[in-house]
Amino acid sequence: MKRPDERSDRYDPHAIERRWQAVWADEGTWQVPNPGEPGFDPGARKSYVLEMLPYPSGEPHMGHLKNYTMGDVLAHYRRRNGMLVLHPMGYDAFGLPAENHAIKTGVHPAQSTNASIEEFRRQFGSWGISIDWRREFGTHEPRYYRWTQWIFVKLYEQGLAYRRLAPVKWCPKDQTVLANEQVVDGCCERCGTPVVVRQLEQWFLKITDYADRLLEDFKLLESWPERVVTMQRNWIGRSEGAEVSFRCPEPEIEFPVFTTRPDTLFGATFFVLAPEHPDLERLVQGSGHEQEVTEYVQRALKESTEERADTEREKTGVFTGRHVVNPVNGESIPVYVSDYVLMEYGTGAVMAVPAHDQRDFEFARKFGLEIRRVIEPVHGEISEDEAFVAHSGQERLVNSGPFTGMTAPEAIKAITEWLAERGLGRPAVNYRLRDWLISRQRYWGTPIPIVYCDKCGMVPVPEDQLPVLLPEIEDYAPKGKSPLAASEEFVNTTCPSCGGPARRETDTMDTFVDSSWYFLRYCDANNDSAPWDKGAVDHWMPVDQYIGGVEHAILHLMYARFFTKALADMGMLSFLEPFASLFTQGMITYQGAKMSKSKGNVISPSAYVERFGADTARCYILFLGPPDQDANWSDEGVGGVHRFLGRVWRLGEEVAERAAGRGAEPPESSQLQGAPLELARKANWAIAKVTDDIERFHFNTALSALMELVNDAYRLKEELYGDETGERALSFATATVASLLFQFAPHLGAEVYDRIAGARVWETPWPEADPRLLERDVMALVVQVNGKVRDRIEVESGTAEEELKRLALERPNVQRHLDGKQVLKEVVVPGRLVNFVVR
RNA sequence: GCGGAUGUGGCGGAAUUGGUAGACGCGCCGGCUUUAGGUGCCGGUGGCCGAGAGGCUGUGGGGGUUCGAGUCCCUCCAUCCGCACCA
Repeated sequence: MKRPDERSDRYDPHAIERRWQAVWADEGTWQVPNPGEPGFDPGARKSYVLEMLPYPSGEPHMGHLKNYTMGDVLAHYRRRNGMLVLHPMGYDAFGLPAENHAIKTGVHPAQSTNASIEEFRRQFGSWGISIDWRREFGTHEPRYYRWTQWIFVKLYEQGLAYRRLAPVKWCPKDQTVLANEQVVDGCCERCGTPVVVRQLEQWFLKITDYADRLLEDFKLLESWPERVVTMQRNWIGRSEGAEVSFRCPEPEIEFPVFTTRPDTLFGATFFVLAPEHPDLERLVQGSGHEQEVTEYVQRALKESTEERADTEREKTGVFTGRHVVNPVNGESIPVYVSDYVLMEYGTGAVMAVPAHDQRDFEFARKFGLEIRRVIEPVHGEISEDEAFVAHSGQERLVNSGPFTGMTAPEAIKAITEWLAERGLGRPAVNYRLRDWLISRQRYWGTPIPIVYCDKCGMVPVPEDQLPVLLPEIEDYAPKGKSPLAASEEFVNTTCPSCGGPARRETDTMDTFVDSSWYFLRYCDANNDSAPWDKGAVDHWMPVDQYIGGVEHAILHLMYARFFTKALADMGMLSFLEPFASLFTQGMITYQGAKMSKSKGNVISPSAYVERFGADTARCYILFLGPPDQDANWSDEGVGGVHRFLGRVWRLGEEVAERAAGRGAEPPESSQLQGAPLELARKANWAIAKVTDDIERFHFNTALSALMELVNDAYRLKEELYGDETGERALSFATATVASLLFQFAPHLGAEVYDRIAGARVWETPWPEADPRLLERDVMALVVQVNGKVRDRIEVESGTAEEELKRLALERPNVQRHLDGKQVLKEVVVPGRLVNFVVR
């Protein structure tokens, strides 16, 4: 007697998957030519389908499976719709985790990274992802980072990369600076250590030059999630207002402030400087308040970013003993120093209007300062809270000299003009966005290609001397300066300009620089005379569909947009936005929680691929739910999808035997009736449904549609065998299942299609539903009384309204509910329902 | 505090424009596969009442618009995410 696992009719995913993977690898099936290369079809539409490149650490996780499966579905779907599809893969290989691992274990980051890349590559292969592997690279390879350095030099030449002494966020644990974007709640995004502020000479990229265009060009995007756009918009934080000058007569210092509310200028009753304000010391000198101010500043600077950011705590501050003049009324107002004013926003100084600003109000109340209301509603009273927020046409100025009586919006304009005419202010726009700090005092990154020469100063490394290779070093442990500084032969070099002795920059670049242009390199990955050929990039770009996690909503996506614009401005690209459409996927959780090593609930795709096969793992992760939402992986659930694929396989085997040679062509639709018609209809319904669902990223419902089709095939198949038309319908339906399933479960789809049609499904155009089979000749008419369903009738499609009403009234259950009542209204929705409104 | 999202059976989820709520899957219950199955096939499965026909009820709570609301409007609650002393 045969044990179940020995049965010959058992779905064996591993044999099937191995077989088709070998075909695709041998034939290079998913390679796509560039313009001018053999096989390139200038008439075909292009589509660039890209998933965010993985950071290779350990082995791939469930998020990767989801990400690359989604992309693969689209890539296949678009290929079969006649498009030339670019679907590449690479690795974001530089970065701190590999380096920290190296410090712990002594294994060189290159070694662990490469081992991980090999594992990623192997698993992507085992998942059957359709990649053009000729375009693969890691960002840590000199043949790649050579061009990262090249781009840096170009940015430098444009004045978009610059070096300056700046207060920077420093992570004491990682011993490196962080970009503003990498500081979360005052802590290092990576390790959670509270960050401190340090003054350092650092490299910045001038992303602020592009703030307006980063906002403006959202309109060029085809399809981005609204919330990602909103997040970026908030991050850039553009606000319009005015810059207004407050002058201190003694000592003579000008203090410009930024305000969005110039209409409240007459309500400014005091003035506040940030503790870090550079003019503070000079201001206080000789005021008699030096000691209190110094003490306060010392205390404020010692506090962590976290503590200072707490909005709940009471306002603190001290009087400086100085006054500044309010330019609109010449009034002298006292100057305070307080930590609620931030040096990094605006000018580090604010005019305080306690009647119309919550924070100023709190400060004024604590220090007993005047609160002067200058805005009042046109109608009615305004509560204290409301006074802080809105300024609309519904409010008018009071106590505001010549501007009294104007509405708030009018006054904003008038006061700003008045100031500008007198050289006391001007309209101004302010941003929350800061320049991008890219220096990292770490080893495992792209060296910054700059040389310091005593004679020539800062000299960028010329193109023919790139790449500046990352040297082999003994000790990469962080010491507060870059480990590269310890390598004498790296640091000491000759000046590219004068040939004299010079020293290299020893910082490396933030890894986000590496990933800000990788999508361009895929277009021409093996070019060793340029970062890319413009023709190739202009052909493939922009990415038509980008897919990745929301966690990159701000950082990566904004940096990549910035790079694209900067490179386009240099004439190197002919488009302004890198990613036309963006899809952000939800997280995969396990046991209801985010997977993490500390929780011990990490599961790996490879375990499921080994047990059930890649097709099951791929389908299950998509069947789990809508892909933009978080979804919980459950071990019971996988079994259900695996059973479904087993059913597909057995159906394929059985049909290939019992309806041999019937092929994939649909039977002539005009002759169909009964079971063959029903199944042919279902198959056409599935074609339409799956097509639509893929377009809408509703992969879960596409798979349910296929399950329904398979269920119907099982239910009807015994009836269909032995009859020419029946067998053709069954064979067609089964081939359709395989064809539609191929995108999700490529191996099984290819196998079953091959068994039935003797053809390669990926070379078969995407099927189109036969419109004649999408129409129903009978439909279920719902009969309602007062909106409640009382019966359902099978009626012929196209039955006239009067006839529908007549048929509905005949039904006994409808009669019962109408009995003795007066019909007030009859609602007929053709093709759907009849509703009698009675009393 | 501001902004955004989500809330539907025991569970994951379905329901393009307002028109049969619960597709599909998991789980559970039952039947068949002349013996066993962590196999396969078939059927049932929101709750309550009822022998049945059928009835009542039901999409986080409350209210509204409509012949008809998971879907639209108002309001409240809960959970999650982003930003947060941004002048």
